[in-house]
Amino acid sequence: MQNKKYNHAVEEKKISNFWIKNGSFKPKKNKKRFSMVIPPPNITGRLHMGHALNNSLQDVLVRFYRMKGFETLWQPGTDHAGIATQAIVEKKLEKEGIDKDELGRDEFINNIWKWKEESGGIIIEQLKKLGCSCDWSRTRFTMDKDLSGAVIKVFVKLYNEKLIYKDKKLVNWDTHLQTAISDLEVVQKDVQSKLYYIDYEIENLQKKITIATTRPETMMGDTAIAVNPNDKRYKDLIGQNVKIPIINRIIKIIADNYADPDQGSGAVKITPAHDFNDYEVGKRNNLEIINILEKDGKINNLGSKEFIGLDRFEARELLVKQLKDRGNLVKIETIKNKVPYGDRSNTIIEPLLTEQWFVNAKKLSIKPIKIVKDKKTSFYPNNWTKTFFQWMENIEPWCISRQIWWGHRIPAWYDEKNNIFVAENLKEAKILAKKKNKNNKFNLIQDKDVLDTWFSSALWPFATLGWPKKTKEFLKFYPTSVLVTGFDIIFFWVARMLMMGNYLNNQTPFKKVYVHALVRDEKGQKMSKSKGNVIDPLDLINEYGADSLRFTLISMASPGRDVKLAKERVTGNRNFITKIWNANNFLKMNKCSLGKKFNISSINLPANQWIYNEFVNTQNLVSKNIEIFRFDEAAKHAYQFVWHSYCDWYLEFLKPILNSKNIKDIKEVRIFSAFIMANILKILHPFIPFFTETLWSNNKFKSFFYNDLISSNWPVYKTLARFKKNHSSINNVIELISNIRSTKAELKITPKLYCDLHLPEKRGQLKKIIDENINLIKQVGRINDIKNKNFEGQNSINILVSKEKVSLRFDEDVDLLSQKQRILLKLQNIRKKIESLNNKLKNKGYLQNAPKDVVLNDKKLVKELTVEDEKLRSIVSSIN
RNA sequence: GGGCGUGUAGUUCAAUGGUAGAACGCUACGUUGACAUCGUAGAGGUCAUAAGUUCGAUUCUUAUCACGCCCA
Repeated sequence: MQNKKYNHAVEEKKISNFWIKNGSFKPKKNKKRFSMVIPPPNITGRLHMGHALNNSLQDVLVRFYRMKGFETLWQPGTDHAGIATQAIVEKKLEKEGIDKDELGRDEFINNIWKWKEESGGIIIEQLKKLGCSCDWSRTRFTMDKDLSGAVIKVFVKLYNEKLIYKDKKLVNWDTHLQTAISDLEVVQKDVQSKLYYIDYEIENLQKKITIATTRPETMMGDTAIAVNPNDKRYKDLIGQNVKIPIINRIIKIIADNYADPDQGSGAVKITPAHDFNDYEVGKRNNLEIINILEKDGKINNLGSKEFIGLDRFEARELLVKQLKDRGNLVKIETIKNKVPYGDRSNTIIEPLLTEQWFVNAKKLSIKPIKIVKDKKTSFYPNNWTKTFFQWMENIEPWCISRQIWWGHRIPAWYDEKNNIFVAENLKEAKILAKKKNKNNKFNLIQDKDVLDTWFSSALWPFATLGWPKKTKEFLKFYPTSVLVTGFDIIFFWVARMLMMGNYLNNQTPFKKVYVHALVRDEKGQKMSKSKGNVIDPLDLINEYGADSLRFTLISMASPGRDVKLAKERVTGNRNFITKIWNANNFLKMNKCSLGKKFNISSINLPANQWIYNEFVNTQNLVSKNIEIFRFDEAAKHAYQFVWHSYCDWYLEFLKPILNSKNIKDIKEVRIFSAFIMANILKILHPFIPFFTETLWSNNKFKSFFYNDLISSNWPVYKTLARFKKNHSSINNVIELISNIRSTKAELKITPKLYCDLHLPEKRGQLKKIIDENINLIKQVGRINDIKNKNFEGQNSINILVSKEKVSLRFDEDVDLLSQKQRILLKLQNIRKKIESLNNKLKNKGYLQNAPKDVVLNDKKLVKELTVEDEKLRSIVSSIN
């Protein structure tokens, strides 16, 4: 006997250790290969529902293909999350009273490494708890020596090939973190803003021109006012000089299409140093660029005196006050507009003119676009292809330098004359420098910046396999089979891996990209700490077990739809696991187990043949659906089969056999029920690995299949034609028993009551089936006796089973009125159907155009319905 | 403004050019040595709205409405 209850906490731990100790997650040699890299979580990360979904799905794939005999690698690891990690350690040190700048760069980085050793691996442990079957012995980190080497190599190569370059231009500047960030790291937020209308005096003309701006403080950096060349209001003013109020600098009115006559006053101030659009206008019109901001967002000494050192928002307030006092402020409108925020710091981003390193993303995007067009990499669901193209086709240079310390330091060195030498190390840089400085007098200083974390992530699918060395893992597993990821990082990560992978290896990094949705709360709201609706996956794992959580997430992952997670779902799936546990309990109590090998074709009992064909059908559906990433459908089919075919019917059918004295039948049932159970465990293993492996071991199935479940073969049985007849007979038996049950319920007869079953006197198909399954029907259908003669009376009722009339006879009179009502309702429905079908069949257009088999089917249906109609009517009339 | 997606049972979601399904919830009833984390039976739908294509539309097309996301 097994324990009364399944103890997930104990078993999951045990099984997890067992798999890892056993090396079960390591690739086992085969010609067919399946590989996948994990989207590396941050070392600062803790497992959230998004991870749980993402990794559950990956684990389904890996376990499935592993069982299918593929040589399987799921490559794990973490990324160094430059900005996030630096911020965490900085804060931690601050609390200890240590200032990062006093500590110095090297020491600070040592501190981060220390922190990483202590807490950087937490999420990996959490993934293990979820049951992820990554080859943990191959765990990589983006700052590892090998990966760092790859990053530097790529940088140098791309620099030499002119795909990486240094440029001075406007970038998104985070004043809080004091670093540049890429376009993608900027979030445009809808906010309420004020639109200030400000008068600028025109020189020599007693006239004013009104401009509208949301950022008056940038006036200090204005170098022109632009009007639309077609705007009649301003046509005459083009070329005039204008005085900036308060600042009193003179600028020109210029004509540029950028000025939109319908926006604000139609005249806009141009501040090339502080706005991306203005920058372009400035370039077109050769305007001066005046940068008035320090890197921390305070006004610098190019601003007006009294503003120097003020924060941009303080400066704005003061300036607006002064404008008001002087009468230059026309009005203030409240408007809704978008303001850029940094996704990490959540502070307003400033466009700032700085020198940064860029990747020529446009050039690198050409190959990936072709690859995706040629379907060498395909997206599932396919509509993400469009999103991908849209971004790729409008791609901007990628700013990759970050003014922080934690990350891959840019391998560029400068001499005193600011010559740049890009090389893999100082030694090589010196060689380059020597060539340039013939007199050998130079002193090299390395670039202080580090690379965007996503730069190293872009190399993940091959750098983790040992690239640039042609390791055997790289040769075997690159390109990877699938990438499973959330849509939120298609641009950040997927696109960039495609760029780097295709450029560096001439091979696409993954053949398929499965894109899943977000996990939300039960109301469809995004989970967030501030809303307080976060469900911690680890809480659910503790309460219900990892398997319950996995099964829930997997079965809700339908394509193109967010997962709305409610706790009740998890409960329901925990119940499913309990159900299997109890079914297995039943097998154990009845000594059902697998012994010697046997031939499936030697199975004779109808129930066994039925469940076998049902199983094969399910096994095929589960495989097919996993292969096309329909995890929800795969889980559903498995669930249906296990609960409603195996437990509800099959096990019930076994009871009369196991209680009989027929040793031969008992023997067959004992083996075969266990055999199907073993196969249930197999098809459920990708979904609920801990539980299935536990039962597998409890049942000692290893001695039959010679393997642990995780390493066993995926079932590929075929339906047997010889079983077909009994398969359909059992379906008839199920129909009969269901009908008996519902009739009893309808007649308000307690289900526990036995009755007699009367069959028509003439021999028919149904009679034969009933004869062959007499014991099943008697016990499961609670029938006393089966009699081969018609019976009609006050204590009996006729029912239809596979279009044949049989009757149930009870010991006492029954109230047939409710039953009559129900049949009349049924008759109404049938007549409606017959009528609509007949109308259809009268329609010439239908007969001409509809496919023949559809018409035939309809005709058949009418016939069948008519038979049913007649029989039901005769039943009704017999009630009277 | 451009793009993508969603709208089906009380809820969460499937499927489908020819009879609309599941899970959970709900209602009633509890029988047999696996299981009350259960069983049996049942109720519950104008498939968002309108027009079009079609012999036939919940499914295809278009428009509208509602909601969500991405980009500018």
